[in-house]
Amino acid sequence: MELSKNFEPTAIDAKWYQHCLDKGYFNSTPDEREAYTVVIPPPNVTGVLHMGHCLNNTIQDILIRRARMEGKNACWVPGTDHASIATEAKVVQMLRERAITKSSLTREEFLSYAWEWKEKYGGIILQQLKKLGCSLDWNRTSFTMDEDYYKAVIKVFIDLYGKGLIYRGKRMVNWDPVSQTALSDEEVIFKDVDSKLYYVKYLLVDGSGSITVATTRPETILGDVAICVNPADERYTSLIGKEVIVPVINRKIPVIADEYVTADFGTGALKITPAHDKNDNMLGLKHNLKAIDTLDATGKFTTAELMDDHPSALVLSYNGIDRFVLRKKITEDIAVLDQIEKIEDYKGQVGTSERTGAVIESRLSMQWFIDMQKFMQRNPEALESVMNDTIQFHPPKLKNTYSHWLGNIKDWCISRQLWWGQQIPAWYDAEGRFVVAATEDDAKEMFNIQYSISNAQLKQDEDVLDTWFSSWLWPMEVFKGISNPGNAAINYYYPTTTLVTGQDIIFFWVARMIMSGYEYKKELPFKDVYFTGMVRDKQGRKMSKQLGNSPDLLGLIDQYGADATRFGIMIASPAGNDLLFDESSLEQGRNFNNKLWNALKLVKMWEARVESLELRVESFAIDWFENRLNEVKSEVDGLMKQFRLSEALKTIYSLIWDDFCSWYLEWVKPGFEQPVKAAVYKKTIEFFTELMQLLHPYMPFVTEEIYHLLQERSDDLCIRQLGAFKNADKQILIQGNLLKDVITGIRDVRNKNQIKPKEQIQLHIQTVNNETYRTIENILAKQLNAKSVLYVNDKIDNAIAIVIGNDKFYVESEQPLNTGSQKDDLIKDLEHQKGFLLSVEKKLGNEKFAANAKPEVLALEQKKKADALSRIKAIEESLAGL
RNA sequence: GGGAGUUUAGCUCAGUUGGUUUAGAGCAUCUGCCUUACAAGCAGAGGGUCGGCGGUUCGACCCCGUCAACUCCCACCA
Repeated sequence: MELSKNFEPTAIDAKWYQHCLDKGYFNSTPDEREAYTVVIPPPNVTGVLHMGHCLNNTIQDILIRRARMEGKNACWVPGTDHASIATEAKVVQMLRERAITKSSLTREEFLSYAWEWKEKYGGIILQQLKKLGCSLDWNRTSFTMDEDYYKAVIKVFIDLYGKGLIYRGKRMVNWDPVSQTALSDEEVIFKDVDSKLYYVKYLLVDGSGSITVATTRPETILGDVAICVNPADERYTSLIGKEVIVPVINRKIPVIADEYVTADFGTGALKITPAHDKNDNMLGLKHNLKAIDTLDATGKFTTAELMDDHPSALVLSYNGIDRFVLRKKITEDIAVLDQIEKIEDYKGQVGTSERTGAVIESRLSMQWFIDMQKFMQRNPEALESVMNDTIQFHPPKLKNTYSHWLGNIKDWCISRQLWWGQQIPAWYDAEGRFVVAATEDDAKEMFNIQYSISNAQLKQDEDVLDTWFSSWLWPMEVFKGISNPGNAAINYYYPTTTLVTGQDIIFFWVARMIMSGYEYKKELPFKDVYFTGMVRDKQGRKMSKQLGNSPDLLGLIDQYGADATRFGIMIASPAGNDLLFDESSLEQGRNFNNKLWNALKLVKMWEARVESLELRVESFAIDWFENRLNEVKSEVDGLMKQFRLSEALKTIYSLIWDDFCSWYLEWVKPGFEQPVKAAVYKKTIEFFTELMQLLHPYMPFVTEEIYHLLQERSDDLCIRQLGAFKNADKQILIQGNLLKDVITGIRDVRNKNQIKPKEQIQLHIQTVNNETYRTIENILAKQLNAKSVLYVNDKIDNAIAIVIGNDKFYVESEQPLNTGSQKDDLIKDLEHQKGFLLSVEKKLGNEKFAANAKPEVLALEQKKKADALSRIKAIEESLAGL
């Protein structure tokens, strides 16, 4: 069979992925083996694969594939998140394209469009994961709005309500005027903005003067209910208790005092607008002030709550004006009254919606909350387990972040004014009384019991639950642990083994899964959490649509293949740090594929000319590589156990490229059209196979292909089990290093003396350890194109002399000697050695060192000294001969 | 405003309880090679006073202090 020039991934990737699906290799069912369980962080059902997913899922796949080879029952669960806000926005957009407005639809009609959208586009990202080679158990695909999952979410809501952990109340919440829903604190992102500080003069009712306040939000002035100053601020003490007039609306409001106000900010006087600011609201409650809301759900001005003030035509004309337009307009109108004292530039921060980017309004509204303080009192393990490493965070520095957040946890607003999601199971009668129940019938019964009303006319709460209120059950409910507790799957797979996710959702998701895990399973949800950093471009900038610096991942996979893409993203991916993505690392991956491919081609060329011949040169090579392989196998095992996946890959890469291809294969390679010794062939196939197995979790396709091309197989690489580790013979490894050093050193000499590769040399070794070189002299001769290797006791005239280790080498050739450059090299080396000797002698000469250092350290230093001395002697002798 | 982290070669990073040679790798760079597996390659080479200063120690990239720069998280002083 003719092998192509280079590795051609596209068809091969697809072939092996399909093969594994057909064989059911990725599927898992409980058995007697140890489970290795990973649940995918469910991507948004609206999502398309980007670099973050690529990193995240490649890591999970590596862990899962490795576990599968280690004899564990590996189970990786796929699925998607219904992502209420994001999906609802997509559906609204789709409707707009069909000229349908959401408001013209009933809830049921809207939801049927949403499901239609989900069925059509929802699974795209899962298909893309297949391209990446992810070995997910597709039979277990879950969706956070599946029927059972939906029920589980409702069940949990009802349960928490029953436990008194959920309450309903009118509170200040983060309001997104674009998606027109409340958001949790975690969904608000603060951004620095350049704004203005407006100094507005409020006239005293008694005409005795005015008081000036500084505000960044003059558009909320019409909702002012008081002016507040610090009681200790002498400038204002005489004004406390007096009344001022709110500009434009002419409402009379009191001047009050509270320690909250800092005297040295602005003018030291604060306007209180309880309907539009969290702190103002807190002060309003404290001082028993009314909250006057002047903005509607879309952030436009409304006079609805201003009618008691008998608004002027001017005020009425503000109706329907956007908050930011009004800011400018009302400032002008107050300026006309000569009540704008000044306007200063101001750098402030403004909260924006994580999803829509809209500037968040603090808005008073009726919402559902989880009492997190109470929740944590019930589940102190949620914090303890992380702090004492029962759940291990990688990197551990995130433990601090986690404990700080939990220590200052605030109530979680879980209601959203959307339709796409689990509808809150609360039922109201016309009077606004409510019960929480799974069905309307249950609710009616409860009304009967609680309020003695039979057959009440009930209406279900319009709102749905925060998406994260369903995601926090993910590791349990993908195994039906909530909807069908105690079933075989949840008992076997939970707690899961490792969670791989971005640090950006540590609060949104990780923390809450830990909390719900303890609440519902009295157990941790996973043992290790591997946090990935953010994928940035090579200049360190975030990937963003605006910058246009997010690469087209599927395009990259098409261009380089899945293996090269996985290699590229893993090779530069230190655990827990941000990853600077550079397409050149994918090129490196592609080149690595070709290297493997070409090594395969070499070995395949041997197939036809295997002969039973006695080993000569090759026996050391085989011995050495066998030990080197053993050494790396346990090294890689250690690295993977510590989640140092990038380093493990580098180690494997170097083992294959350098040790196997550049050294081993060159050492055992027969000459042109020469026969291949049977033992060499056999061992080489064996080594190659083991290398493919080692690499397989990282690059599943090329390794599987090569595995099958190396020889006829009845099994597949992806389920081949790793054997036990063997110890490496240190002596052979040391000898191998010496061999490499000598080859490199003498090749350098050849280079510097312009000895052509084809020109043969005569090599002489002057050493006290002839035996060391006996086993490797054949390789030396072959690799250095030497006629033969001779052992001498004295220097050879008219030869190039170099010192490697403690031994001297003489290279004879027909090329005229360049004694000058040789001398320079030797002198440079000599100086280095002398400097080194000096530092060692200084150390050894220090009495305190001799007294304090451990014996083995002392011995080592003495050996260093002896080595340096003998090396210096050798170099000096060589120099003397020039 | 509070907290955490980072700073090692041109770039991206290793450096595992302070002593295995006055620091390693990949990429990039330079030199020489179209050598029958591989030019997407082969063989070599150069390149760092480990952010600055001070301290602990016989000995510091590693521990402590301090300064500087950068990054991230948390926190709505209007």
